[in-house]
Amino acid sequence: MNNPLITSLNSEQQLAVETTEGPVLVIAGPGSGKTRVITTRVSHLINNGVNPFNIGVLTFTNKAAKEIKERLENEFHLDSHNLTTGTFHSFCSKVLRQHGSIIGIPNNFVIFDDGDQIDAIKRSLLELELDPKQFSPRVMLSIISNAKSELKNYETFQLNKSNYFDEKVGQVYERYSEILQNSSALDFDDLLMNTHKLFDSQPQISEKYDNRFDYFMVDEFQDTNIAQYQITKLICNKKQNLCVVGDPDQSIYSWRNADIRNILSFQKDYPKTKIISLEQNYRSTKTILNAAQKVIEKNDQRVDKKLWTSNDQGSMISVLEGYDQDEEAQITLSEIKTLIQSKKYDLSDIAIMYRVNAQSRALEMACQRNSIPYQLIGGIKFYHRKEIKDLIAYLRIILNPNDDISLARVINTPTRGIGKKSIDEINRISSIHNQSFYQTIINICNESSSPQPQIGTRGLTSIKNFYKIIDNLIKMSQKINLLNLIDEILDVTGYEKFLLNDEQMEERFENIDEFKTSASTYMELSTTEALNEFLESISLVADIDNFDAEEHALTLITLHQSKGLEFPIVFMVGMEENLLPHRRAIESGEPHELEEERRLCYVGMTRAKDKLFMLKCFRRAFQGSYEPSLPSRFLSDLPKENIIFGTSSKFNSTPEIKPVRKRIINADNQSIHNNLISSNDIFSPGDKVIHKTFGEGIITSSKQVSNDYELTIAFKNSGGIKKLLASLANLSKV
DNA sequence: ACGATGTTCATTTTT
DNA sequence: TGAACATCGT
Repeated sequence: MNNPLITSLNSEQQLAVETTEGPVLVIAGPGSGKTRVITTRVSHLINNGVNPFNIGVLTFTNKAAKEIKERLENEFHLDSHNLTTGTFHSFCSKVLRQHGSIIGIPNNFVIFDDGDQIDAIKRSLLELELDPKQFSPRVMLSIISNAKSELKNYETFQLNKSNYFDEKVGQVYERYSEILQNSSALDFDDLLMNTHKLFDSQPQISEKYDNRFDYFMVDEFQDTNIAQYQITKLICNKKQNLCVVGDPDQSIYSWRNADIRNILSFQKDYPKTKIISLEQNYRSTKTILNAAQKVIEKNDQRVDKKLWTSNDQGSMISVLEGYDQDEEAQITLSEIKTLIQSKKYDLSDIAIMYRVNAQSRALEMACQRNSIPYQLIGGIKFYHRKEIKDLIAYLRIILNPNDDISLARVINTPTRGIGKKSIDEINRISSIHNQSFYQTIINICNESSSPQPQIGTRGLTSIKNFYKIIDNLIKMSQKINLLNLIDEILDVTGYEKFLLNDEQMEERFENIDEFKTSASTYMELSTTEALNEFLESISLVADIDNFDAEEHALTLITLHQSKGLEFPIVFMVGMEENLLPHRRAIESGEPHELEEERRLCYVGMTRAKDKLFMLKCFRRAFQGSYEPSLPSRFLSDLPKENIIFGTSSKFNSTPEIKPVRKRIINADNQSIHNNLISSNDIFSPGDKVIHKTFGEGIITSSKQVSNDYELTIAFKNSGGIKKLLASLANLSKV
């Protein structure tokens, strides 16, 4: 067949497209045209007579799924309507809504997000009388989540209670599961675990899917967890036309229990697996690719692959330093302004990437100062804002009044006289009968509650009023549409009035308007249906799904979320020890955690097409106070011939003509140089020293001044940053 | 019951 | 630094 869309691919890509039968593992380096291969592969199948209905493609984000569908429509002019695409979570959610009732899951379950999960954990702790300081809800949740993604339910988990702590966690896990079950709620991990349970225990269901999917693909396979892999195996059992695509070097979600061993298991489980490696990079310049390669090569636990590109050498990687995070941001913005003024680039071509969301603050402020429009990906998520979460809680209660977590959230928001005492009492009575809060409230209002609630008349009246409000809303939801229902909630619960007194009321009302806009998408459905669909869509959207590559704005994004994207210009800020690599990874002492940080750095670097900037600062605000920063170890792994300290004045300068050394010497105000180029002085940057009056500090730079050295030292406590002459300072190393 | 005011404490990454 | 919790006066 002479399909031009296939013949324009390189030979490995063609192989990946045309090897449709049997298990295939595609190792796809960054920028190797992975999405193109996947879409071409699907189109190839369809053109050969496969019904799109019989093809499944699971991706890491909804955005990637959407992109595949769009490309199929626009480039290949195929009808992708019947094609199954989406994330594992959205796929599983659909499966469970359809067949979950067989294993006792109501088809109108709600999906609990992170905040709801923490609330449920806290409640479990409270009921089990465990101290949240000793049993941090965060830690509890992460242990439970871990267990679930390895398909261990609380019963299995409780089997190996090797110590007191595990025993308690087991109890929390059990109670947590009950709370979710009573609320008809599933968390993210439940979507996977229960789908697996369904497929595993009900062969007639899994066979249905197994028969349906003649061809199945899984993207970002390096970031799948055990549950996801096991689900895949159950529905790709008969034909085994399973193609997984991934890159071990871009595995950055092990903390979310992604298990790189899946790649090894795959080859073991499917011994006939054909392995195809895509090593030609179409994205980056030689400079960027080489530098990234040098960084990733330092990992021990990896299979070497040789990426190459026929792209230009390109310009050097600029390494810059600011005094603190504000100057770092300002330097970044200044560079961006220069790029924009050159007319070669638009704001949409540029992204600033960072390790932790907290870093975005300084950058946002700089954008505002410089009047640069930006789109921030992630951060405080839209659906996690208080006013939105409250509104969602009301909607959830209307759909399912037994959702205790949502009910507890808004029972006194806005305040309506139901205080802690009353809530504790409702909680107590509910536990006695193992019934929902709402049921208890109904009983109290009918005066049929046993035992009698120990609540004063004022409290009782408030509870009755609340019951009336909710009951009324539930009845009304049968008659009015979704948008009117939202307005009604805002009105009768007093929420709208409540917001009028809020400091940030303008912003909050704007958010509510935006919320209503997205709700309006579901208007043609019945209100209950609309509610169901709307709430589900809210739970499963990722921040990145709303990213708009076309928008005329600068992109601020975490390194994690940048996976799969590309930009002509990339700035990586915060290239410092304790940030990238992150403190937690360093302090864990686990080599594999540091290797993951290195992969994260690699992912960031390989997002860049033309030009990469890497920035650090000299000191950084941390927990309110400033701490000195040392350059990231990854900076010193960059090949000298690919980097330049400071900005290259000639944007397209090539490394051959511009010896790096000269540039280093010429630039004079940047302590970073000294940090990177080891000086053999007695005191070198990074050394910890003690000073008689200033106490403990870290040398951040040293500069020769005639035959003495001027040391810049950042002192830990009150001292701050000082410049001292080595001969006079009387320092001793620690 | 509630809001104001003080205090402590923890900060990775997210479907 | 600022969110989350604790205490206190009304």
